[in-house]
Amino acid sequence: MTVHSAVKGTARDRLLAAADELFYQEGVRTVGIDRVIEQAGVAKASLYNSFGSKEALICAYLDQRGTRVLDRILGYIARYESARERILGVFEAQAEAAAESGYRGCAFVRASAESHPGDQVEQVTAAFRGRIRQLFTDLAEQAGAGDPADLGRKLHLLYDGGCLSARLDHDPAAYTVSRAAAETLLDAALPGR
Amino acid sequence: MTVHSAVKGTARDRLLAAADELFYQEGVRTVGIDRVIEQAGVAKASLYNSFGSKEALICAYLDQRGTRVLDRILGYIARYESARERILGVFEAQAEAAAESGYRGCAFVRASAESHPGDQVEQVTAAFRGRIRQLFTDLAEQAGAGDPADLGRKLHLLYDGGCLSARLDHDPAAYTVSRAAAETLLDAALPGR
DNA sequence: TTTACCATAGACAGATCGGTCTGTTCAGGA
DNA sequence: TCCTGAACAGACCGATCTGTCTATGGTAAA
Repeated sequence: MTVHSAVKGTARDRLLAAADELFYQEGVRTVGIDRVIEQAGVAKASLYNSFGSKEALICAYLDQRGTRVLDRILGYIARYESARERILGVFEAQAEAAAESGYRGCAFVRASAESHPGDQVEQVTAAFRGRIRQLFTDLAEQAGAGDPADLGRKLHLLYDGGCLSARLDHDPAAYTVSRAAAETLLDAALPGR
Repeated sequence: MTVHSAVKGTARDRLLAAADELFYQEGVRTVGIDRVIEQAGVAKASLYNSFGSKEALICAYLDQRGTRVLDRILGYIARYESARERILGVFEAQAEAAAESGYRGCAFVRASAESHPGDQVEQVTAAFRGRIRQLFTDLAEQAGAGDPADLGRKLHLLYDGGCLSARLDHDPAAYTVSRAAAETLLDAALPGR
């Protein structure tokens, strides 16, 4: 064990942490390998021993980020009992995240825009989007929607819209508007309540 | 006048056309100057004489694209009489565009994700978003919405969501879902009808 | 102590980037 | 005919990129 790893974890962990910060803040393409290893306090060879390529590091970064985002959402909506409240809670959780300093929008949207078509990044992005979609669909079903898949898609649209607007308009309140729109959709889609 | 310009227009026009295709298909950062001038059949000096920098060329490309997108939308919705139909028509026009081969999503979203914060690209993007927002707000007002700004924002969210989903999910039907969601919002926001 | 393994620093290769520069060609107006 | 200006081709510059390589140091197990 080196001194570094004793303080901050293995070289792999430090690389992931550095990637998470730099890639998210400035973009996966803008930030070069050298800056990542410098911030991680790690040798270049360690990066290629641990991940094999920059693209693999990017995917690992995205994977980690996706899991964190989803965990955060699940942790937030756990406070609610009803499926309806939980659905709206997703947007509340996002609004909370967007209001934090350093928010730069959805990491997957950005990474996907910076990557070539056919990259592994697109697969990781598709997987994450599938998880979000599934979350909305499941909640829609629990809420008693007549067509959970349809309602799930529409909620996902509002999620995406909030994501884009929050970033491009520099306005965290976008998710609050998404939440309000979601309420209208829920009122229309859920029988009686 | 050279032979080239007689056939395809001035060097500036050919550069813009080449940029429009290459930048949109592969990204403003991925595509280098050399490929643009090669496709345009133009000397490198002509590019710098006409635009001054790559970033200026990117902005010119975005400007042209934004105008085209807006014109297309306005042209499409002109077939409708009522403001409500026109609002829904915006999504129809987008669905039509997304179904075309070579569709790669919103050029501004992609360029913005590829650019550094503070770039001129962000200003051009903000201007375009403002125009879309204004369109929705105006239509919402004409439709008799109680709070046109609020309805306009929500419609813009659905527009953005469709844009993102159409690209990342490779599904042109995203805008059709957006349209359906917009219908629900209109039903809720417009009194009587 | 010896062996094996990580991890380090950093030179290096090969490619590509945006941008500048030199020199040439050629059309149109005076 | 001469001049001007726009466009051409392409060498060149310095910087940066990903990825490979060599050489060295330190630690844990045998």
